[in-house]
Amino acid sequence: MFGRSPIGPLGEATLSEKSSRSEVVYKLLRQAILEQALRPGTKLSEDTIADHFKVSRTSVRAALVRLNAEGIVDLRANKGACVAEPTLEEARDIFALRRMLEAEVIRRLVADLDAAGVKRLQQHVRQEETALSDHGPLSIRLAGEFHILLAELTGSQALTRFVREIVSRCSLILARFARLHSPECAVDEHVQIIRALQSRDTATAERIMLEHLDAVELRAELDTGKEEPDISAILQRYARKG
Amino acid sequence: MFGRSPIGPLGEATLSEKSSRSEVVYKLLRQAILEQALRPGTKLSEDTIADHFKVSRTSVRAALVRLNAEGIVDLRANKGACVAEPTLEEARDIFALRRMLEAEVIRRLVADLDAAGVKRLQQHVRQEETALSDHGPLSIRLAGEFHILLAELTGSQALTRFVREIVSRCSLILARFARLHSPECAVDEHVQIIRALQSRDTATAERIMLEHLDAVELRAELDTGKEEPDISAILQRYARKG
DNA sequence: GTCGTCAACATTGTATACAATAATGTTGAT
DNA sequence: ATCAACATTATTGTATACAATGTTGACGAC
Repeated sequence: MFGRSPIGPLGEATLSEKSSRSEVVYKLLRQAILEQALRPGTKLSEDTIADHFKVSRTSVRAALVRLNAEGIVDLRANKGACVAEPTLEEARDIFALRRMLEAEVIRRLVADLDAAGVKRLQQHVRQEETALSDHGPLSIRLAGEFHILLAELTGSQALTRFVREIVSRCSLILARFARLHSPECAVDEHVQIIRALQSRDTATAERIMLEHLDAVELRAELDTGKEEPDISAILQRYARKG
Repeated sequence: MFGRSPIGPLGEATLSEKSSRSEVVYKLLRQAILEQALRPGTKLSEDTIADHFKVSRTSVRAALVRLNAEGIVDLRANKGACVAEPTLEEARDIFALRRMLEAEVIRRLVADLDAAGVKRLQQHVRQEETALSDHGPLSIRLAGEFHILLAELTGSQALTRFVREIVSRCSLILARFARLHSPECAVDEHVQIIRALQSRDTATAERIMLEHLDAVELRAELDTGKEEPDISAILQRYARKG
C-alpha cells in the first residue's frame, strides 16, 4: 500500500531528510510525551498508534522499544506499553543525580565555555522568551533543551547523553506531579546561569544552577497530593482497612 | 514452525523463567559482546544471528535496537549493525565520566553501606577469585559486575542504570584497545575498595577507587598503537598530507 | 589498465499474517 | 444473586513476505 512512497503519510516530520518510519514514530511519540500531550500512565496501544500514523505495528514497536530503553515508556510483557509513571521515590533519586550531573556540566563550562557557546545559549534563551507568550507546549520542551544545550557545550558526548536522558525523565516527573503545565524553568534563571558562566566563578555558577534545579524540583515536591487516582493503589489501601 | 513451543530452540537461557525471544537474543548478544567474544567492529548480520539462534529476524532486530540504545551496538541506516567501536576520544570522555559516577557511588556507600552490603561484595569478590583460574570470559564479566554491584548497593536506580551503561562501554573500550584479554580489574584492588568502604574514610576510599579506574584506563591508553588497521582513517591521514 | 555503468545479488526496512497470551463476557450451577 | 468455568474478543509476540536500498562484479569505453 505504501510501497511507492517510503515516507508518505507521516508528512510533516519528513521534510528535512528521509528517516525511517520507526525513527519518525519514535521522534513524534517522544515529542508528544515530553510536551506532556501524552501524560504518564497513558496506554500506548500499538494498533492505535499504527493506525494514527498510518504505519505498521512493526515500526511502532521498534519506536516503543527505544523509548523503553530511555526510560520514558514502560513495557510490560504481553500487556503493552504506557507512558512511564515515575514514583515519588524515583523522582527524588533522579533529581539527586541530575544535580550531580549538571553541577559537573557547570564546572566544565566555567573552565571551557567560549564566546561562540555563550552566543548559542543567549540565542536559545531568546527562543524561550518568544515561545513563552504562546503558553504552548513548545516552551516546556525548550526549557529542557536549554539544559541539554549546556551539556552539549561541554563537548562530552557521554555527559550529554546522560543529561538528555535525565532531563527527559524530569519532564515526566513534572508532568506527573506538578500542578501547572507551564514551562519547568523560569527563563530568567537561565539568563542568570549564563551570566554566572561568563563570570568564570565556579562556586557562584554552581550555586545558581543548584538553586535553579531546587526550584524545579520544588514544583513537583509541593504537589504530591494531586497525583491522579491509581485504582489499584487505592483499592489496596481499602483492602488493608477491611 | 515454532508455534507449539514458545521458547524452544534457544535452550539454555530459558531455564529460570520464560522470556520473550527478543529478550533472550538481547541478553545473549549483550553477554557475548561484554565477554569480548564479539569484538568491536564485528558485523552483526540480522540473518546470520537469526539463523544461529533459530528465531526470526524480527526478534533479532528488536534486540539490536535495544543494544543500540545502550550504545554498545552501532546501527547505520540500511547498512546494518555492528559492535560499537569507541574512538580513543570517546574512550577518554567515557572514562572521565566514569570516574565522576563511581566517585559518587563511593561517597554514598561510605555513608550508607551496611553489613549485608559488605557481605554481598565479599561474596562477589570470592566469585571473581574462583573465576580467575579459568582465564575464561567469565572473569571479564564479573570484574565489570563488581562495579555495578557497588552502584546497586547505593539504592539509587538511576545511578545504577548509568553505571551499568558506562561499565559496558568501558568493556568495549578495553576490548578494542587493551592488549591482554584478561579481566579489566585486579581482584585485589576490589578487595582494597571494600576495606576502604568499611573504614568509612571517604577521602581514602575515593582515592583508591580513582586509582583503580586509572589502572584500568591505563591498560587501554598504553596500547593505542595496536588499534587494528582502519582503511578509511589511514587514507584520511594520507589525504591531509597530500 | 583504470574508471564508469549497469545488472544481479545480498541485506535491511516495512507490512501483513498467524500464534499466544491476557482481558472480557457469558453461561450455568449453587 | 454469586461465583466459577468456559467461550469470545482484543492485544501483544513472532514469523514470513515483499519493497527498497546497498553492494558486488562483469562488461565496455576510454
